[in-house]
Amino acid sequence: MSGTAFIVDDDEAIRDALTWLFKSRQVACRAWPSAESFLADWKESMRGCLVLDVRMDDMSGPELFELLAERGSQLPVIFLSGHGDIPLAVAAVKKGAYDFVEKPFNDNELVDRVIQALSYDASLHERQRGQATLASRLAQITPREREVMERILDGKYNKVIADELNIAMRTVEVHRARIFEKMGVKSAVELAQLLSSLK
Amino acid sequence: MSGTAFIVDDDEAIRDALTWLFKSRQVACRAWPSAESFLADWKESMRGCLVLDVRMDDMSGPELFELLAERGSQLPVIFLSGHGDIPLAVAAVKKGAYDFVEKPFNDNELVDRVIQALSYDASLHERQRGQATLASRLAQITPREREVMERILDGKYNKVIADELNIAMRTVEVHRARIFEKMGVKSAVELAQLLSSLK
DNA sequence: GCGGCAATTGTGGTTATCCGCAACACTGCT
DNA sequence: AGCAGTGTTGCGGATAACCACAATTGCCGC
Repeated sequence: MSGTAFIVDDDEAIRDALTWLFKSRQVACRAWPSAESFLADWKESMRGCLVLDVRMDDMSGPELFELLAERGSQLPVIFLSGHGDIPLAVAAVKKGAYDFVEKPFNDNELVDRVIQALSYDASLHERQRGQATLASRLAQITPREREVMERILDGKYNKVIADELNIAMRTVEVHRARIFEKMGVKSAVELAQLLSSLK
Repeated sequence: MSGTAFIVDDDEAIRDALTWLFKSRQVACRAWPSAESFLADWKESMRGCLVLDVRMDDMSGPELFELLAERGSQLPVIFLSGHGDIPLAVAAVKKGAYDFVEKPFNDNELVDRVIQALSYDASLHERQRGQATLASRLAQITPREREVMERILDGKYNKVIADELNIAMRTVEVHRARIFEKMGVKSAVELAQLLSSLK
């Protein structure tokens, strides 16, 4: 399996039990005793899923979840809750939590869901790679080229673009060619499709 | 408010209470005593939201929810549950339920959520209208034109398309022009953007 | 100041697209 | 048989896109 299960729970007994459980199923994992300590170690590049206790001292699970979301984390989160709070569970899932499991939980079921989440994160990672290369290509586009590009995507003729920007048609052609080159496409249609996946 | 709250509950007292509650807040509503009876009346064109009891005889709320989804309903669904079943709630929300409310519920809170759902459905309807006109335009495209269109969207030259389909370039040009006319665009770029919103 | 980069423009020629006009074959329906 | 719709093709010309070669201007950093 590609990712790691990140366990955050203030109960050492639970951390140990989960650690043992995951190891026994060949799922890599690592545990933290508090939301704050995990947040300190968190990095954008972490791949896997978060197994997060709802009720903890200081910062709660949902609070950590929101903080991570603000910082751009897309790590799938599985909440562990010990007190049947439906509004909390519904709110968490509506905000994008991957799953919500009641304690006491069935061991096998939990591991299965974690593995699902790891797989989900892996596919998410694939998508992000595509977006990243697209973004790096977009970053090479100069401001002037961007102006031309927008108009190309409106389906405007080079002549019209030239008029709007008060430049010669030849210049537009050059920009156009550079844009295609930098974006790795060879027609306006491909460019449109490439960018439509982002918007 | 544009839509109607569709109440499905086998408890007459609840149906009456909800009906009275919604009327008092100027929310149009209508009630059914069972999933089957609602299903019999359901039509694609119904706009509003579904307020659905989880536990009912014969067909349960979640079962009705899934059936409706299979039939293409996108009606937002608010579940009413009387027995704190977290896995059920989480499963429902993950499957796209709009909300999940525990009984006994706070009257104002429920109405607020219903109004939210009605508003959501209205915006959903807007989006669907765009998709509908697009679909009706696509329906006018003949099979042969569709073959040409796919290749246009691959950014291929008319000449290449002609070779692939073993027809003259002129024919491709004619198809191309018809496609643009029927789809209401005037360039391949616009066509690509129009269709990318669908895929 | 020199090199690099972005932006600009020109010339001239090749290739593609876009269109009006005209025509023919095939299918299905009346 | 006649009509409508679809698919097909040709001719010729107008318009636009694409491209290699060549060159100028202005800004920024070393």
